[in-house]
Amino acid sequence: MTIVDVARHAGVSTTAASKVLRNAYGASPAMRAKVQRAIEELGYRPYAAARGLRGQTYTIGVMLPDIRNPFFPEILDGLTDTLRDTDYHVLLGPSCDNEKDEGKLTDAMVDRGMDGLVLIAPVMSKARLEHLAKTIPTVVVGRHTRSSCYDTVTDDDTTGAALVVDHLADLGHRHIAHIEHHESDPARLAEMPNAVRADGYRKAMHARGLEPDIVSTTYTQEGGYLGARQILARPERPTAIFAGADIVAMGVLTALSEAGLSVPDDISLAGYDNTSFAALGPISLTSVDQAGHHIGTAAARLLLERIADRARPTARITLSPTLVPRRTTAPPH
Amino acid sequence: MTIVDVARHAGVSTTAASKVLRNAYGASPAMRAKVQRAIEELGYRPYAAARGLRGQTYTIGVMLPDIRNPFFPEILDGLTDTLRDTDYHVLLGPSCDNEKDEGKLTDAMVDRGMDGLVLIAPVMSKARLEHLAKTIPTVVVGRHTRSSCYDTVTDDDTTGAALVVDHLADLGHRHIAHIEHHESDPARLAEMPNAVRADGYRKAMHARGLEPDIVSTTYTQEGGYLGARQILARPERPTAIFAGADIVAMGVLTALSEAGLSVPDDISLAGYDNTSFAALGPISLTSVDQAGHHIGTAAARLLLERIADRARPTARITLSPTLVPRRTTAPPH
DNA sequence: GAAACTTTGGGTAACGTTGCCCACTGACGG
DNA sequence: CCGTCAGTGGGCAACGTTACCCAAAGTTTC
Repeated sequence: MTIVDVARHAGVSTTAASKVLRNAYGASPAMRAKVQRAIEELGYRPYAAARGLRGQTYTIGVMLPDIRNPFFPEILDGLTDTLRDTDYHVLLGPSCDNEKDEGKLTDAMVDRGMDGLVLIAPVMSKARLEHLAKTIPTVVVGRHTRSSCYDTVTDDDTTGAALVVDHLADLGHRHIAHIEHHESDPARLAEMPNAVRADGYRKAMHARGLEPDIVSTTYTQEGGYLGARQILARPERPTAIFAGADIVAMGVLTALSEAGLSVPDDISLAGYDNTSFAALGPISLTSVDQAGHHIGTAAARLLLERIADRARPTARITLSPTLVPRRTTAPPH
Repeated sequence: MTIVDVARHAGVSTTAASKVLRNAYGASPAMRAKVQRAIEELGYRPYAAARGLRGQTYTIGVMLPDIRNPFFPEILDGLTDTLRDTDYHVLLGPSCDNEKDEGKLTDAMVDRGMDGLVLIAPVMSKARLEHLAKTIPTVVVGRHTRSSCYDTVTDDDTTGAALVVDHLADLGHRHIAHIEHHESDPARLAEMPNAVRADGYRKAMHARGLEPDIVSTTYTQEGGYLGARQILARPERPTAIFAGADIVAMGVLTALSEAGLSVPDDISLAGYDNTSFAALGPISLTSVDQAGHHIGTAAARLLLERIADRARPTARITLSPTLVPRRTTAPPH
């Protein structure tokens, strides 16, 4: 079942059938109707691989670091909602939390002729990102960086971290610990959202005259658990913990519960991302909302624009976070 | 950068280069070495779309109903772990929770020449599944059905539901409500995991001489919330709720907490799937473990076998669930 | 020592689609 | 009445890869 069959069935040339398929110039309304009918009668579907060989595949690749982090589906929803009415389809790579996996996945997506990529919080070097973006239209989500090759969508993580610190300090907390996602590469310290969040925390603490106290693990449930254990092993226990992501806060909750500490009576806890789990009744986690859905729609729009015009100057969209206070934060005793 | 460049650089024919690429018969060790070196020196990567035109794309498509449900990443991990050492890449479609979206996504995957599909708890009709499986090697996860066209991997949901009912009944509960994912199509009643789970609940209740009490919503957090509200509005409140999935239990928790009810003092709660959130300290949800990782590895293996031999008789793998009792279930007062 | 195989290499024609070109028609302006 | 032009339709050659074939040389078998 190919375009040739459609053309034959409609009694026109394959070229004409192709024009109709692509809504290209040079087909009369009568011709359009004839071909459309043939397509429907035959149940024809164009073969993306063959299209890819000649140009477009109508496929957008999305890479994200961790499918378990409930924040990312929000972004994804924004993306798919925006792309729903277009001819593009979204395909998602499996989680990749390190540079090697990221390289493999982006390579695989390039090999498959994707028309564009959305990279969510990638860890690869900026040089590699730019190299990639020169090959294929790319939107980078979360990296605080300006590039002439790719568009970016970020949330103001510095402000977000300050929102949390100010909230806790206003409640009366003086010793506020932070669990960050470890960032070793100095080149990326200023770019990665986790690093920026940690830096925002540090600055906000200093602005309040407070001493920062940072534990480095990862933005996972496991990381939160281990981070909290480290914090609890300190000689002096903090009165509040600012977890760099909600998923981290989930792990912290487990560790606190194991240690027989209650939240917020013994210790306050704040997260980041305002995921649906933060709103859960028995958890009711104070968190920072960074409007994942908007991030997704913005990324999709930027990508479509870039696919349409690869020479367009790059854009950088920054969204502002808001604090959502819930029951895990309270004045210290 | 094509295979022609590689061949020229290695001083051999494109056919020879292709043979090396595919590990095909008819290339001497010396030739292999020469071509391999050329590939590395040039940084060549084969273009999947062109390969697709001639046969394989080395891509496996995965469809799942809800990316927010933390059970599915377990299956996905099993899949990707198994496929890591092969030439295949996994691409995931965005969540699709209805027949129309499923159709669109599977069409898109077929259009893109995927070598195989893994469909997790699809809702489409059996006829459509079989039609699809005739076009492309397919493994169906979760559907309790035997087919001559596709392999299946399922968990014994009847037993799983009985585990929960027996556990609660043993604790002394007599009025145990169940929140199910609504299934209207009679043809699928016997196939869908949610329907089988509900049926297992019904049978286990009868076996215990208890009266089933079922509320139909969806397997989402929202569904759990709404289902619990319905249950709480009853004249006589049950002493225990069996949520058909952990994600449903999360929504139930919110509703219970809003109603000022404490778990398990006022009401016991059990989930299904044993997701990482169930283990969370402050939640500590009694749940049923269905070994998602194993499901994923089994599905991957079956798919690889089917790709290798499309005529092989279809297999059906059934795994057994286990109960994981935690703190949300206790004897009624 | 001839016939039959095996090994190694390469030539060629697809796979399904689209971009680029050209040809024809009828209409319009000078 | 001729030149120009928009509108319409189709021919053809790619795109990058591989399956299928054939040829030459070497190896085995009887």
